[in-house]
Amino acid sequence: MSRPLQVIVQLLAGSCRALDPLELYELGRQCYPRLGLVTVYRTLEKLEALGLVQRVHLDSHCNRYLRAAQGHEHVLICTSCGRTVFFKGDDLSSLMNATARQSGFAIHDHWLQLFGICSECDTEGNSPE
Amino acid sequence: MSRPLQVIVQLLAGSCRALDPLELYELGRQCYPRLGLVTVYRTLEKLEALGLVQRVHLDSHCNRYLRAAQGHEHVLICTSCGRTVFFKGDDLSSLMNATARQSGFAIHDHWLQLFGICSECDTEGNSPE
DNA sequence: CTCTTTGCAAAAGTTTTGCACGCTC
DNA sequence: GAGCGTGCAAAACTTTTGCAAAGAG
Repeated sequence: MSRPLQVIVQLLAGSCRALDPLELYELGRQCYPRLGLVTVYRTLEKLEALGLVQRVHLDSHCNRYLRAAQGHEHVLICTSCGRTVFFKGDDLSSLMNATARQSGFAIHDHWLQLFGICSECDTEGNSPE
Repeated sequence: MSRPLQVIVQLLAGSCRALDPLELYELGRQCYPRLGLVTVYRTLEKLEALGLVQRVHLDSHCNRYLRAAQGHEHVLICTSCGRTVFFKGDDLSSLMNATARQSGFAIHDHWLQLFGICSECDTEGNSPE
């Protein structure tokens, strides 16, 4: 396992919010100055293909990465500070079945994100962006 | 109401799948050759701000636009042909409440997309991308 | 006639590619 | 030592900005 890979994985594992390639590049260079931005892109691509990492999509910014959800986990994102939390939301199957029946689609995937204000930001009186 | 606006709205209203700025530009030029790509971007931005149009996010390609969902509608997308269908999925409130309780977040928004194969593509024996 | 929208050109970002070097194993 | 992973430079895209001209009301 190469140094750049280590650095990037560690950053993603240690962050409580999703990071974009440029952030990973800049943070990564703090502990490994030779790191290249291209490597960040290529590493994210591989980690995503392996299912270890996933993107977080906001109305703008669809290039931030996070540890991948496992099983029926989904992501909850604080729109104030960016903090992300996983939660379990298993009971979508009835909705998916009903929708499949009505639409005639064979549904093979679903994708749920929740947005909110985390308790810390709420205490500080911040408002959503 | 200007001609470019008309053209773009008509294309979006008449399409059964989400279109990206370049597609809108090229399709739009077929009936209004003076249309500029910048205008497409600016028009989409306005329509989105007005809540008339929304983006569809796939793992890649987060820049395709569609008529906005109304009320508790969500989008179902065929991963083979791109066809999009709206469906009603109102019963997420209990999940959102439970998640809010567990996480301490004040949840203010949610976002659900389903992926599948539509009946036409299924008949043709196409497989998901 | 006034104000907004448009189109062009160019700038600013972001992501991808080509290639030689260096590092794992 | 072989082969994959890396870094740099540059190319390819995508999206945004500035500005003068045209169009809508």
